[in-house]
Formats: sequence, C-alpha cells, structure tokens
Amino acid sequence: MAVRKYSRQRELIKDFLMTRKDHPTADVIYQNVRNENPNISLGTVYRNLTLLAESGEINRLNLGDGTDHFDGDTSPHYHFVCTKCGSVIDLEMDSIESILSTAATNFPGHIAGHRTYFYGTCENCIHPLDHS
Amino acid sequence: MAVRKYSRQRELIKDFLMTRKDHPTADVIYQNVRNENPNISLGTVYRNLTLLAESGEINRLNLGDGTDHFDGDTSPHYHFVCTKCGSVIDLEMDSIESILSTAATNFPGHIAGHRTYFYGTCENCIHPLDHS
DNA sequence: AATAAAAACAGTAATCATTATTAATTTAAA
DNA sequence: TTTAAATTAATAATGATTACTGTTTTTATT
Repeated sequence: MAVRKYSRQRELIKDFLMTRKDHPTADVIYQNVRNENPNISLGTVYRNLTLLAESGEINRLNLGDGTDHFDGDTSPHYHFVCTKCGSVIDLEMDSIESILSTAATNFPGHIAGHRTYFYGTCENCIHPLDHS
Repeated sequence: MAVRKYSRQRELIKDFLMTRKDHPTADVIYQNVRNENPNISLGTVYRNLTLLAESGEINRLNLGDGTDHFDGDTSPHYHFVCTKCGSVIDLEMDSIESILSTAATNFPGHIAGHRTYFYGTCENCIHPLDHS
C-alpha cells in the first residue's frame, strides 16, 4: 500500500466522527464537514472513510439499511438498531466472544471473528418525548 | 397488505432457492430461473424475493458485500462467510440466543432479536483442492 | 528554498444494486 | 363470463458508491 500523506480533509472527517455517537452515513458526514470546508467533494469523503476504515482508525457498519454507517469509536462494543426510527445506539454489555468457540465446534474452517447487531425498539420509540 | 395471487414466476424462484445451499444473490437467481422461464424479468425476481422474505418463506442476508443473499432454509441457523473466496456456509451450532439477555442488561429499550454472522477462512481456502 | 514524485484533491462521469413506472397479462372471486 | 386486483415484462429512474482526469498539495531530496 502507498505511503499516506497528510490531508486536511481526512483530518476533518476523522475529527467529525470523533464528536459523534450516532454512527452517521457518508452523506451525513459530507454535509457536516462542508461547514468547515465547503469545497470538499463527496468522493473525497468516501475515499477517506475507506482509508480510515482499512487502517482501523474507524469502523464501517453494515446494518442492512442500504447505506453504510461509520463509527469513530473503535473500542470493542456492540450496536442496537431501532426498527422504528432507525437510530443506532451503542450497547454497554458483557463480552459475547464465547460464541466464537460455539460456532467453531464441528466447523472445518477457521473462524476469525463475528459481526453482530441487535435490533428492536429504542427507549424513545417506546415512551415518546412528545414535542407537540 | 394485498391478497396474494398465484404466480408461476414466484413458484420458480422459491423452488430454485430450495434446491440451493449456497445463498445466491438476486442476479444469480435470475440467471438460473431463466433456464425455466427465459422471459422472466429481473424486476420480477427482486419483487418476489422481497415478497417471499416479508412473508418469512425465505431469508434475506446482509453480509456487507454490497449485495443481498437469499436463503430458502428458514430454520434457525447461522452463517459463515469466507473472507478469501466469499462463500457463505451454513453453521451447525448450539443456540446463542442467550446473547439477547446479555445485550438487554442495562439497555432501556426493547431488544427483539439479533443478526450475527461469522467470518474467517473456509476449509477449501485453507487446504485447496488443487485442480491444475 | 527549489525540484520533483507521489498522494490527494474537486468535479464529474460511470457503475451497480435495487426500486418505480406503465401498459398488458393473468389470477381468482363473484 | 365478467371483472377487479395482482402480477408481469420492459424500461426508466434512483441512490449509494467508485472510477476517471486534470490540478493541487504534501513531503522527501537536492
């Protein structure tokens, strides 16, 4: 892989992701980073998100809603997706890494890891904070 | 939802999926069903896959490779994805449904389910069956 | 500091998976 | 049979993402 050179755009993207806990999409990141750099292009956002994800500085989430989400928090944790409002929420929970050995039983290949997300209804969709 | 009427195309799609254990994509299904009905259109395949998945007759898999896969086996089981060759393999393993209660601890919303897949290297990519 | 090669850029076009539209056909209930 | 609703094939449109291209920026080396 090529030597990485500094880019102000990449720094803005990473800095923005660090401020957010809501796992935004590429387009949401683009719209926000434009406040700091109105000339940035969407292609630059996509290219840098891929670079950052490949180097492990951020995480890419495939939640099955047709568009990838990104997470600036690379510490091990899980995600919950609300099927009503679509919000993506971090889960504080004990490790479930033991499912790896469960899966490895009787499987002839090598299991390196797993991807899990939980879904259901978030607190606010159960008890709406009414703003009428 | 509307009353469902019989369609030969939908039957062909479902019958084809029942014969396969490799979790094909919509396009692979389309290419194969054309052997039986050369006039079927790709849109018809997509529409019926969505109908069948919504009624629970088949399952849609989001494996993060940019295209959905489909599974005619709706019995509870998990999937393994080989990161080398991309193959999707059924896993025979004990239940890991206990991760739901693990996740529910301290979470204020309602967790209805989870999606999990495992990844790594499949048997054939570890010990290739050489055909040179 | 000047040079220059590689990396990154903005802008735009292209691709790929999927969904929407529409006029014609098929299903199935009355 | 009639007929309304569902389904279809064909095609256009959409949305997310990637590729291309000529220009600018970074950074190592004079």
